Amino acid sequence: MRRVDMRTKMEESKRSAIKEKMLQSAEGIVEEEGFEGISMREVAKRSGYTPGSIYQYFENKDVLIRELIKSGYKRIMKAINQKLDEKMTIEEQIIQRFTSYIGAALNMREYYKAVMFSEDPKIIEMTAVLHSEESHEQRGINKLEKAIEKGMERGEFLKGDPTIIAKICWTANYGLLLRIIIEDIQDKKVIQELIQEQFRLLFQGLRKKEIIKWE
Amino acid sequence: MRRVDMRTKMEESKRSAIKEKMLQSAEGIVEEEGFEGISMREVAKRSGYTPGSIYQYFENKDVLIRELIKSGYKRIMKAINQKLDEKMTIEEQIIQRFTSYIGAALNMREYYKAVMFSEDPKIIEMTAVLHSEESHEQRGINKLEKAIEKGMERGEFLKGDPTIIAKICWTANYGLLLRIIIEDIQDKKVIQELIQEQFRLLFQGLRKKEIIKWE
Amino acid sequence: MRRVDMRTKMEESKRSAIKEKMLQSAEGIVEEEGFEGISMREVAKRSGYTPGSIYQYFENKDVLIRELIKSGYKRIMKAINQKLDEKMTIEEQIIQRFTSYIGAALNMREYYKAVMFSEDPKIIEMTAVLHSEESHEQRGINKLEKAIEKGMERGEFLKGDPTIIAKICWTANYGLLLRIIIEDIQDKKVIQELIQEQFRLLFQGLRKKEIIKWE
Amino acid sequence: MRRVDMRTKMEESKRSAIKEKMLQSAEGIVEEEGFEGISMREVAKRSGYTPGSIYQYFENKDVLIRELIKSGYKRIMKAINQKLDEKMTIEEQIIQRFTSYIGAALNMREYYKAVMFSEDPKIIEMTAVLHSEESHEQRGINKLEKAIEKGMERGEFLKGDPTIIAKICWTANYGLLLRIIIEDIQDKKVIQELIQEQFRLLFQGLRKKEIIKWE
DNA sequence: CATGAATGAGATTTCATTCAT
DNA sequence: CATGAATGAAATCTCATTCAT
Repeated sequence: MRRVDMRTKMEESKRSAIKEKMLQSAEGIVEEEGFEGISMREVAKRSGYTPGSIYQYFENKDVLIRELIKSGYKRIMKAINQKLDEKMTIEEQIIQRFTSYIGAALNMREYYKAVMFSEDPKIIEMTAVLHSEESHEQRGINKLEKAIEKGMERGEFLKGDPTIIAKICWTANYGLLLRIIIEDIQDKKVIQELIQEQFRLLFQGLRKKEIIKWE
Repeated sequence: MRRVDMRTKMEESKRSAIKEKMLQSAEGIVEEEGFEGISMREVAKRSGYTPGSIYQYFENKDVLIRELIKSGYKRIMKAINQKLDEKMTIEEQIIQRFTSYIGAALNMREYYKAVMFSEDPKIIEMTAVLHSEESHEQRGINKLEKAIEKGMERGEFLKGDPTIIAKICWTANYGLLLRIIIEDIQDKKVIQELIQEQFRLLFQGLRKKEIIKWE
Repeated sequence: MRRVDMRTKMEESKRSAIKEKMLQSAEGIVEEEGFEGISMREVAKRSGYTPGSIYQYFENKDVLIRELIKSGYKRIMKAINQKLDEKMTIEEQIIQRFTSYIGAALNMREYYKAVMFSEDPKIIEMTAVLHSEESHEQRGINKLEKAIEKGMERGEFLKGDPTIIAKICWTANYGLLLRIIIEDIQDKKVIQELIQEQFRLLFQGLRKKEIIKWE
Repeated sequence: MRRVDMRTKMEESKRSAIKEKMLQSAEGIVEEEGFEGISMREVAKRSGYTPGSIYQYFENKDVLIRELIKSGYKRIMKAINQKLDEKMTIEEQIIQRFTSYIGAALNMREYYKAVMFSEDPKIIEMTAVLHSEESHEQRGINKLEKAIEKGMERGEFLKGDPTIIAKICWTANYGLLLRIIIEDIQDKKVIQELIQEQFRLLFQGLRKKEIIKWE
């Protein structure tokens, strides 16, 4: 390893520290003033740099925003990548994962909204749920799918296509979260009730089934 | 009716024709460049007027956007205000209403997204689903609630709180629609499949019921 | 007198009634929002006409404003054209005239300020005080001059140039009024005290004269 | 002092040089077209910058105007903060101060008018004369008050309330100056005569004193 | 590498004025 | 004579981006 490489590497770590600082400043803006409040000026001011400096780290505003969204996405994902108690039923495991996910999302409302609403192709690549490309193994939706599959195998769940069922579960939860954020529901009890009811519906459904079965 | 009245009326209708033209120009922008592409300049250019002229018809940009969103909302609402076949089961009725709603939404994708994403208080007043104010009797969510209530009375559905269940059903569907739009899913077969699966999940749930275990 | 003349005359009186209405609307704006609040639009709205109509009566905005100021000036002048009690001393007469003038000015503060601050040559022609042209016999400053002259003749006042003394008295009072208006002094007691002190100073001066005389 | 400090200081001085340039451009506009001729565009054009650049130095137009007025006010104030000959009578001292003040004001006519006519609260705070807050010790009006007080103590002046008398003297002079400016009196002899007459009136008054009657 | 002044384009909005109806 | 839609110019202000230092 030549000296130049060393230097490059050290600078590289310093570089990303500065980038991180800038992204955090941007995040602060998002939470306070919403996503449209981001301006290069404001990011500069908050991070203690000057507008010109930002361009040393981000090619332009779009790139900055893209990275900002990416970092938010990663944080949400981290929330659901917890170890699960293997002794729980699949249903319980799914509920726990969703609960973590919901908690993370509601802790960064504006952010979640922005991430999950972005149409930037680079972002969609990460956040897409309905597309069937199996590229990103570690995405949340795949974990959900696996869990549902296992639930079917174990006889906990009705048989069906786990891929599509996972998508539906995910979008349902996504819709609820978004409305909570958009309508600015803050009352924790209300939120709790909504979420519980959602799980109930998801696992149990609306229809009174026994009757039908006995026919 | 005196002549003056006639003239007034004609002018009034001309006025709203022009407003309509401007709103349609704005709508065009939304569909092409998304909602943030709207600028008074661009609306003016597209509608063949000068920026100043727009202010003859809309007090300011906020008002224009609000009216734009309102008109989109009305179009969606019109779609679900159809007569229903009384002989259908409640489940079938609900599915039919949702299907109409989904069709309307997917016929004006950008628009739907904008309406359902707006945080303008005046718009939220129309679109809010989770807030419990019972003011707007004719809103879609209330119809859904009534239907679910009836389904419970008739013994079609499991007992529960129809208000909250309606909310969950609505947000689930909302989430699915939004992801279809954001991820730009165009394949009708795929969409169809997703929607059907959603209904199945909503009415039947994931969990294998006890009854089944007894078999 | 031919018929045409008749018609012209009648229309003429209607014309000036409408003009008056428009000017009054403008005056209302001045008092509420200050002189810069005047816009043709607003004048139109308040007078119940349309912007276009105003141009039937006033060539343009400048002309309207000029006439507006003129009408205000006339009102102030009317206030001082009262009959005076001939038995009063000249000093008393002057005080009475000034008091009327001050009262009128403070009843139309914004207006007075505008009139007395205008640099429009057409307005200056009316309001000028320092210019020595003796054109406008009926102007307030001339009355003041005459009174001072008479005061000197009667031995009430010290001898001097009544023309220039009148000017100084006038501008002194003008300065006080303007500051009261600009600094928005509303307390009547304070105003009263200032005015009285002004009269005392004007007639008596600062200097302790007897002492000096005896030396 | 480290190099960085040096650089900062130099840049700071460059900054204020540019601000100065912009303010001078604005001042030029005031002198040529009056105070309402100021527009950010015009200031930009005259100072050789673009409109946007001005916002690097002045938060907005109000701030620019405020600073413009302040700088004018300071210039006037500087004029009266001269040393006085202690051997002069109070009357002579007062006359000398007023004369300086008048000279400064007439050297920047449009400017003086603007400053003394501004209703911007921030400006009024500086220019207010009638308000009785004793906050700003160094304001011209306080010096005048002190002088009058001393004149009374020394027996030069008639007894009275020096505060209110100072106000009246000030507003009288203010009124004269303003009329000179508004009526655009340029003839120095005429001005001189007016000013002298004003002093005479101020110190001597109009009324023939009792003493004289005893003669 | 950082600075921050400067740019230039564009945003919203206001307004006097005109003119076909 | 009245209307009011339309204009066009101008105003203030914002912002991403560049570049000499």
